[in-house]
Amino acid sequence: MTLRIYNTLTGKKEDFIPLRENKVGIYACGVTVYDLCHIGHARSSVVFDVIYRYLHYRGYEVTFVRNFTDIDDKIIKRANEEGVDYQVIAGKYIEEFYTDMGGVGLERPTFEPKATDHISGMIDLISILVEKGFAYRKDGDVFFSVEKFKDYGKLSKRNIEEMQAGARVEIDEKKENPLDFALWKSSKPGEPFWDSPWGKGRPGWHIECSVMSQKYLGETFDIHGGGKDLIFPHHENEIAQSEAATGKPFARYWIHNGFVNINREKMSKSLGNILTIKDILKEWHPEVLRLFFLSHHYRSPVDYSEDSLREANTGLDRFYMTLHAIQEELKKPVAPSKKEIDPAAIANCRQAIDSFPSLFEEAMKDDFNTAQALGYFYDLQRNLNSLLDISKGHPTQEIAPMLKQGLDHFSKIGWVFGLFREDPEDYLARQRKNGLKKLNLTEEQILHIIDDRNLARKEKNWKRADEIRNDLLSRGIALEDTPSGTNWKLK
RNA sequence: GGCGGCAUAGCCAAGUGGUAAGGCGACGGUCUGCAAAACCGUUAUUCACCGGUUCAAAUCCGGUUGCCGCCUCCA
Repeated sequence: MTLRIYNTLTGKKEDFIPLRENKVGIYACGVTVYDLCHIGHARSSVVFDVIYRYLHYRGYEVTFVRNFTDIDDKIIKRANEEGVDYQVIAGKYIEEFYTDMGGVGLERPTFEPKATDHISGMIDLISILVEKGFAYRKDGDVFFSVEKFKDYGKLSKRNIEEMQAGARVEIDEKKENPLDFALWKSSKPGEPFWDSPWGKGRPGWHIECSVMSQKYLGETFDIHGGGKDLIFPHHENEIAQSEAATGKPFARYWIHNGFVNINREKMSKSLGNILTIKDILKEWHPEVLRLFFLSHHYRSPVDYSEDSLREANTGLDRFYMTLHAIQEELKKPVAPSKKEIDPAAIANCRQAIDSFPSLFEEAMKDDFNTAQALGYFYDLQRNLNSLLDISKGHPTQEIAPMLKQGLDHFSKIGWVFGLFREDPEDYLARQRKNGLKKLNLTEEQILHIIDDRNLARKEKNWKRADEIRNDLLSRGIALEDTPSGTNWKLK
């Protein structure tokens, strides 16, 4: 029953015991809004979205915080390039974030604070650090002194000496130690600024997360997460600032998701292989992307390729086809029962359907093993298809409720993954419509061709019928002859 | 240079001490006029390599090789 989580801080899977019974506070580092979100942001967001949903599904009262970094060097740079105020850039990309992440089907967090709304909180926290001697002023800047915080390096498992030895960091003359980091930066002319006890300036990057997480979740809270790259220095610095200021433990469980590579290469601006969420959503259904992510463990790197998304697409289509077939079957009149049905086959299916929720739970409670859980969805699907084969258009009073139960599992438990949210009928119809647009064919044309073929079939002119079918196939349309008529779909 | 991670079938991918989930693909079967879909079956005596611990190892330990990440903004 206990949820186990791999904690970056200890390097082990641990039992998850929330601070307050039945309540969970979780903070996920969001994005810096200076550009469009890419597939890496999508993965991180989906990972924490699913963690949030799962905790909710387990019955916890979850407070989920995801921030926006809306003031930072890159935003200022972008604003200067475009000759607009930094707020214009931040505002624009926050809007894009909502468009894209809405497209991916993310649940809205409980709070979505922006850094610039918490400047005074940051000034307060920095003041405490200065007073307690953890931070020092240098001209208009304030730096955190890593040597003063004895636990510095505990998250990223490094120590100050080692880091200095292999340092590639440019030495900033103002810093007492090259690893010290800015809490407050004095503003250069023309840059946005806020008044502070140290003069006009703006916050350093890390301080915002310390302030916002503590404001919404308390000085000590349950889960803090983000991409693996944030472990150092961002999260290390958050710990230093927060624990130095409060004298209390900061986040208790640290969760970090792995990266997305593109065709086995790291995604980077210099390689020019940044894949935005918009790019992907142009080609693929959002649930294809989610299915792709969730079939890998969240801590492992994933390799994006056209093929891998195509495979996820195939899987999603099949799920929806099964779901649709069940819906159709349930529309048919229910018969008392059939003697020719093998009771053992029914019993097998029933067992599979009944045990699905606990198998799902078993997988997810082990450090959110979504890949394993997805495996159980495939098993469930196979059993439901078996049941449909047995039912053959004549659902009995024992089969129908089982099909219904399967459908409920997909709906209720699928929610945790943000999958199977669409009506299967709509999903399939839209897939067809999109495909037709590409093939430059209309549904009427296809139906007309099918009529012609069925005429030929009636006359047992198999040669003609096969010609027509092959012709359509070569144009990307596959036909399926069923007892209730001929269906078509995209290859 | 320092720190960390990974290596499982043709491909993708779970599995951290008890004898290899699942998906894609391929092949055989049922069904079908033939197909397709669906279902059933087959597809890793074996988990990069070499040693060691153990009754028992893909899983733990040591070494080797290869790949990757972080140490600078980064999800």
